[in-house]
Amino acid sequence: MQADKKKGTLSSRQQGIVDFISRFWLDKGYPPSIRDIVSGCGLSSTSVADYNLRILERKGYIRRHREVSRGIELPVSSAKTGNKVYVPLIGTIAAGEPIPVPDNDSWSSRVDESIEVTRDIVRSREGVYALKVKGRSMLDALINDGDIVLMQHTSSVENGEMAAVWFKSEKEATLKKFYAEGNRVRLQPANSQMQPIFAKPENIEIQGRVIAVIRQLA
Amino acid sequence: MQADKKKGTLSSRQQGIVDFISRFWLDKGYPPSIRDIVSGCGLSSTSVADYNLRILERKGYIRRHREVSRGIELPVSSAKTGNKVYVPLIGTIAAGEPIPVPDNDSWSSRVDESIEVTRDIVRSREGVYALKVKGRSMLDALINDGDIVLMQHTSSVENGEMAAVWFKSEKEATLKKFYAEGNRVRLQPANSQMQPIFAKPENIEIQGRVIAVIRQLA
DNA sequence: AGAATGTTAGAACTAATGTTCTCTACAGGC
DNA sequence: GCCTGTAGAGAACATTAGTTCTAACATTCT
Repeated sequence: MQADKKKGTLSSRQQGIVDFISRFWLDKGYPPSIRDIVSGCGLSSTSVADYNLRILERKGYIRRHREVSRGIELPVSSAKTGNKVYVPLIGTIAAGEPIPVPDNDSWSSRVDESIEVTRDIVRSREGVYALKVKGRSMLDALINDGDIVLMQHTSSVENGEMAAVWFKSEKEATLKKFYAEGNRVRLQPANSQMQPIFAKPENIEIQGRVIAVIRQLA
Repeated sequence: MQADKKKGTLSSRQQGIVDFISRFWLDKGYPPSIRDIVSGCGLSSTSVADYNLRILERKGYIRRHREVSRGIELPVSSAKTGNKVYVPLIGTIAAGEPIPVPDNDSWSSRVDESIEVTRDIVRSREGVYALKVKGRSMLDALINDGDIVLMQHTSSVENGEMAAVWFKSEKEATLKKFYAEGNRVRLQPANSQMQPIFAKPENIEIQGRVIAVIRQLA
């Protein structure tokens, strides 16, 4: 059982070490020392651990801080808190109700609660908030009652993006894919089997861009 | 500037230490040593740090692992990895393909990548994995091409739960709401406007329960 | 087979790091 | 004034933990 030489793959021993670091991490709350790895992975010597850690570092699976006790990071993996973001859940979206648009000041005051998401979903965007979907009026956008949509506040969107659109005259908001077409706007349900609707630009207002949908079932 | 004697409050020095640990944590990815705290907080001696750390530990602001280098946890604070879970993304699900069921051994070897989710989604469930949805065959379950479904491996589900169902004779997998009805099984699309389908229990196999759907749009 | 390379063992060495002991300073109560 | 509890300074000490060196063994290539 030898290590794969291919760039991205790891020998079973190296894979075991990465797994162990990860588990140790979650379990103890701090990184393992080399000797922890030795005993945890059944290695015979610290030099074996060091040898394999060097390889893991070279391949980018871990980052080491030399001369620092337990100075092992898992860049991809669990280590950092920095990967988590709190997104304020500021209300619900439902046909017939305006979307509560967050302004920067009263932002926190009107937060019902906040949801945690990992940073890879939000990325580095500003002005991200969450809405809970009420009712089934967005079924054609593949969004059901109770889903949570992560929104980014913006007043303009690119063609093809899913946006929260406010119809001024009807006083209704829905989520649709947005396409500007000359002097009209085409709003396409995400479900391609359904027909698009058209609107005049004067009658609509973009309230935000949908960046993710989270549906929790159980 | 004296320390507050009240149970829950901290002297400014102690508050500074907690803040520093937290910042160090986020910055470096591993806990600070006592000497890091000394220099980071402008203390004059390791004994001062130790003295205050003991107090912080007594008050529950940190947890220490004695005799272990950098063995400091921040239980309350954001620091811990514990709120985040790595879910292995073990493949795709598409009509006509078997769902790759993870067994505990080969688990790690077949992981394409893993996705981060916060623990409140996964809760404390075991055997959670993620699948990327390929194709539009699950549209009636409000799940589109490219969505990620979080699954929990199980062979039986409660009535009404969304489950990954494998049709033995058709060799197809889909996601449907599951209802056992006497000697037949009703499989209801999540979109209630669509008609349910019925199947014989012998012809289906439950491959897992859907616990969340994540759709990333931008 | 022989050389080159990858991997493992063991042990010694050194740096990093937690612990502890003594001394000093200060404030409040008797 | 004297005692006691809190807080801090400094240094010595003991462990923990990272590094490195050498030898051995396996695999692959020539």
